[in-house]
Amino acid sequence: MNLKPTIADVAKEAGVSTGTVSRVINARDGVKQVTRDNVLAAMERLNYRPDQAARELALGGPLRVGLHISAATKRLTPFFTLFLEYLMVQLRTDGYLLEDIASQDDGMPADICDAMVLFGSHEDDPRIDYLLQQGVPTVLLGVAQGVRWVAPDDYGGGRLATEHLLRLGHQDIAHVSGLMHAQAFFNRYAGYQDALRDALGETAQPLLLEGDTSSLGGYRTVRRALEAGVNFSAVFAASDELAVGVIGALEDAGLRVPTDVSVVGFDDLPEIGEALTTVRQDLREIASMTVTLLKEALSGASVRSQVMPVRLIVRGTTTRRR
Amino acid sequence: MNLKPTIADVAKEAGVSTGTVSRVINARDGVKQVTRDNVLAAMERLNYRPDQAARELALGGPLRVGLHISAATKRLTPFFTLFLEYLMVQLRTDGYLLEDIASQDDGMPADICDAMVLFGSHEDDPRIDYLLQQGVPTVLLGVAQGVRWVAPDDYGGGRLATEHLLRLGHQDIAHVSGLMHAQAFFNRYAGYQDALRDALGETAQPLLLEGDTSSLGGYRTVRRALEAGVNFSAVFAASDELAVGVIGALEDAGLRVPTDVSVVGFDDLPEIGEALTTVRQDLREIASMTVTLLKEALSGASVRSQVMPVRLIVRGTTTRRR
DNA sequence: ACGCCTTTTTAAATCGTATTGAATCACGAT
DNA sequence: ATCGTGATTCAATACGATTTAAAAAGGCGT
Repeated sequence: MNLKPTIADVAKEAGVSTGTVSRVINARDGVKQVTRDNVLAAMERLNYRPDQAARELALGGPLRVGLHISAATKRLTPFFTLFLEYLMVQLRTDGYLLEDIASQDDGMPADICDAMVLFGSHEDDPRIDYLLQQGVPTVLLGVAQGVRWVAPDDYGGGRLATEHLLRLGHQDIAHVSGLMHAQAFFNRYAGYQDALRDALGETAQPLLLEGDTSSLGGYRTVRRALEAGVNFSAVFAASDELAVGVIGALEDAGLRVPTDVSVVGFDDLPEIGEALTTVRQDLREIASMTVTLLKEALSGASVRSQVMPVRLIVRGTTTRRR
Repeated sequence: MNLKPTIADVAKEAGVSTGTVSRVINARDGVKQVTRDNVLAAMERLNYRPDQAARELALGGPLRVGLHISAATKRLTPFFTLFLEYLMVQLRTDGYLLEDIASQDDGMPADICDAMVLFGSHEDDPRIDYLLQQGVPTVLLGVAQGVRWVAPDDYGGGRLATEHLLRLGHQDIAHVSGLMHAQAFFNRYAGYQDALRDALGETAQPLLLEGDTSSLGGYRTVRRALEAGVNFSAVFAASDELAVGVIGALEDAGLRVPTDVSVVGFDDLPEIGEALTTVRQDLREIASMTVTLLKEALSGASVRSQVMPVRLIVRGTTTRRR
């Protein structure tokens, strides 16, 4: 058994020549539909994956995918790190090269690659028009009109977390979040608000504690709230990092988690609060979908976007209200 | 002018065949010294860099470099993130593929690549013997005997930071650090101690505040110390992250930085405390040296290791003692 | 059925490097 | 001077995919 099927194997299997197979792989036209199907079937049968090195050599270089991060977004967060790692791996297996693109003075990407991924975008991100105008295949992390994007179900996640706490009998539920201009945080907050209203009626007042987007930020926000006498029996933190700080502040104030206060996070990062009840977003899946949409964009398919599902992971930081 | 000189160009320039040039590049023997020198000179003249795609194709796959992180080391820190990014870029330009290796139950790397990089090692890391026994080219981040390693000058950095504060007239200098079992922290602490002793004599008592290795950890450590009435006019934090927390705690206690308390960090991470006086370690250089040693290891050169210099960057968080 | 034009397919050339079996060289021994 | 021997070097080929020029197939009108 040969370890790696080559394009020639596929060609033989399908009864055509290598050139035809290549056309099929690269979605070029000039191949009859029935032939294309044959070839695709053969590829499937042999579990064929094109060799990236050979592809690069023939093409005279890899396809460069540029990652551009808006100036407002902090880069060195655990969440971003992990996503970047998954994205790199995913791109690499498809033979693309991920490049980190700096910003010009006007905030636009300084370099334009064969395709672009935009991180940390808001509603009317000017980068979108800029890139669309240049005709560059682009995928966005976050939601926007007229462009391919992928985003976790932040709103749904916010609801999940809040409904979980409500089911446990909590009514005074605080929401600790980062700066609200970030789309993700805004939507998680919206989910929280709606869940609250649906359960408790219009009288329910949301309790938003806004601060720095870091464990330290979460800590200081909650500490300040406690010192101000704010009252709550549960916290929905908009990220795991924030949750770590929240728990620290509660402990320092002599409150037990979850006995006195329940805490839910968001993200489900590994190696952060191993026992944290949280809303998991599958970063690997998100990275994978990003690449899928990127490839669609490169092959000129029609625009589509995708909301990635999240799910509640119940662990040890939430319990029924005393 | 042709954009990319190929091996054939070099061969023509040196008046030999491509095969000979290839032998020179890959440091295989069977090339006369004078010929080798000629070829090297020609490569230099043309500024030749082998094409990685072609190399991979001919070799039947990229050389895989495995990165293994000891279980004790937290991975998702900004420092680690940045280093990883630089290492990936550096490896990629030399045609190597960086892989993230998981741990077995016994803490040994689960997969062994063509070469290995070890992160987060201590004095007698069992992984070293394990890998040396298998004959795998290995480079360590940190110091150890009988293996290639690269490490920043943690001790010297500790001295630099402390001496800077001493020069500014401070005498009660606290050192906020992470868990001391990490080699880097231990050495920074040693540098701090020695600088203190050299300046103030044996009477000088080091003031070590140990806690969690994060901004939150730094915050809580300092807050607790202040509440306990510990007295100091300056802080040397063992990392920029810690320093962020330190500054937060000081501010929350009504102390001004640097007017009331001076703070020095370590690392010089971008996008962290833009005005922080700190000890810079050049992560890009460290990553680059790691790859250099890796290549030496792969070509079977004799073992050598390298301490990377650090330097003090004076910005706005330190001032003369009132 | 034939020629003509368009669509589909093929075979061969190409990308840049590594390897290998053959050819060449240097040099001392006969 | 010739030969043998080991050390160097060369020329040719492989690696796996893309691309192009040419050939084959298909469709249409007359």
